Amino acid sequence: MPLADTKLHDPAAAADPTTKDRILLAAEELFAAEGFEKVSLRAITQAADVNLASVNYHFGSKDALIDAIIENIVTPINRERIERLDALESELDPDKTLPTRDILDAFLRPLVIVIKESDLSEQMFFRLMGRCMAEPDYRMPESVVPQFQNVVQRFSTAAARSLPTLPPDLIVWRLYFTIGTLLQSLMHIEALNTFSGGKAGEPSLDDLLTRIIDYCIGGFEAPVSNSK
Amino acid sequence: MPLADTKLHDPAAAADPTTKDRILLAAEELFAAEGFEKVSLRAITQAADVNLASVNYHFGSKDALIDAIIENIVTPINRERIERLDALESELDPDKTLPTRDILDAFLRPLVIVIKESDLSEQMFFRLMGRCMAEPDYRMPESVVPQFQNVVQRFSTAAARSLPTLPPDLIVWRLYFTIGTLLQSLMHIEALNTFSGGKAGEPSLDDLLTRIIDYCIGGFEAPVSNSK
DNA sequence: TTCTGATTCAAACGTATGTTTCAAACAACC
DNA sequence: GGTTGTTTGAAACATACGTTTGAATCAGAA
Repeated sequence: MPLADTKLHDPAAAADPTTKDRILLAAEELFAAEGFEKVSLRAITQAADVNLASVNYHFGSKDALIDAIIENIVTPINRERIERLDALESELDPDKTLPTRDILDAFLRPLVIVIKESDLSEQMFFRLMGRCMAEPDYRMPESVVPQFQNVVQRFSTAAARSLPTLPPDLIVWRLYFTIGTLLQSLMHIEALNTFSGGKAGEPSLDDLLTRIIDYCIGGFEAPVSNSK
Repeated sequence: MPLADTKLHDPAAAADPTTKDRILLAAEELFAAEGFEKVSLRAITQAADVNLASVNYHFGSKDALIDAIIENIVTPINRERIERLDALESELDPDKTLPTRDILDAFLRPLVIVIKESDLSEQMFFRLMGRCMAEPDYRMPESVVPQFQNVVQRFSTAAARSLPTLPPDLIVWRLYFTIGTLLQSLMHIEALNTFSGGKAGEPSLDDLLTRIIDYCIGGFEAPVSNSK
């Protein structure tokens, strides 16, 4: 039994990585750079310096490899989200509610933490995350669906308690808008500078997260339009 | 010379569509449903009931077909955005500024209008739009880059005038967050109901746009965190 | 050492893709 | 009506893919 991991996610942790880990690492980088569909097993195994057949031997198929990678990334993020929300709620005065900022921070920051601990560049990492949501034929691995259901349930009830004037279904939508803001924004940083002519500058990842949280707090707490 | 189009975007407008239009229509639907990479020219030409070679004859290559489709969708949206902003600014009292809601409405609503006029289902359409931003190997066609630059420039200056307390680069970022909120949200409506256990309901497209605009107004006008 | 199960390896298989070819069909003009 | 340029058609081309195969190699227990 190995020592407890201090990192949330790191397939290259071992000093002498196994074939399986070499595949995972190389595949993460390539998938992030070019997408699940476009990267061939030959490209992966060549980058990992392993035999072509080893992917099918260790994972069964390319699809199963993709599932394993998604699971490896998403699971620690969701675990960290729940832990942070647990911590916030356990320290909370029972007759008070959590500030929106704390809820959103607990929701968004684990993503940034995993990036910093990963061996992927920021851009690569977010592209990979974004693909988990946007890939053409994407179906989420069964194993992570209950995770996400739990996360959505916990955070939306926490937000509903803090923002009792908002209808519950709107809470879910706004949580969803928040995910979109984070993922889409971070996926296309370079595109933004293309369109803005460099006006957007290049804020650090922490500055960017602050800007995103500010924006999402405003969106979350926004008054409900009286239309409809 | 044909009559002026009343629709912003409609490749199937002709009563007896040409081979080129048949290809465009079928390709739009298939790309939206399954992604640029996954849809083969054989699938497209079969759906369009044209010969396989006609894609390369009329468009030159599959990539050129993709570019043409993106251009067909994006151009009328950006034109409508600029026209709406022009109208708002021409009616504006010179010593007043535009409400954030009006700016965001002019920015976001053209997307929804194009959906309604398109022959694609809402979901299909947004998937196609989302792919324009998220596809693995995606490179924007050169022809639409200046369009987007113009849109970003116009809308960010309008927003900067209305929100003079915000630093200009933050304006650009918040405009970008807004795009992300719209695209990502509308791309994954069904995923949301998977995770929320149906709590999100199924609002109409107009209700959804209202919710998005509410959220984005809040985000746009949110106070700037004093961190950093 | 010898045997056994797990892993690696080079090669091949079957299939699907984008593209090209070139003859046939068509349309428009003198 | 015949000619010319454009468009369609069926077939083939070259390539790339995920997967499978079966022998070779390795590691560890008997």
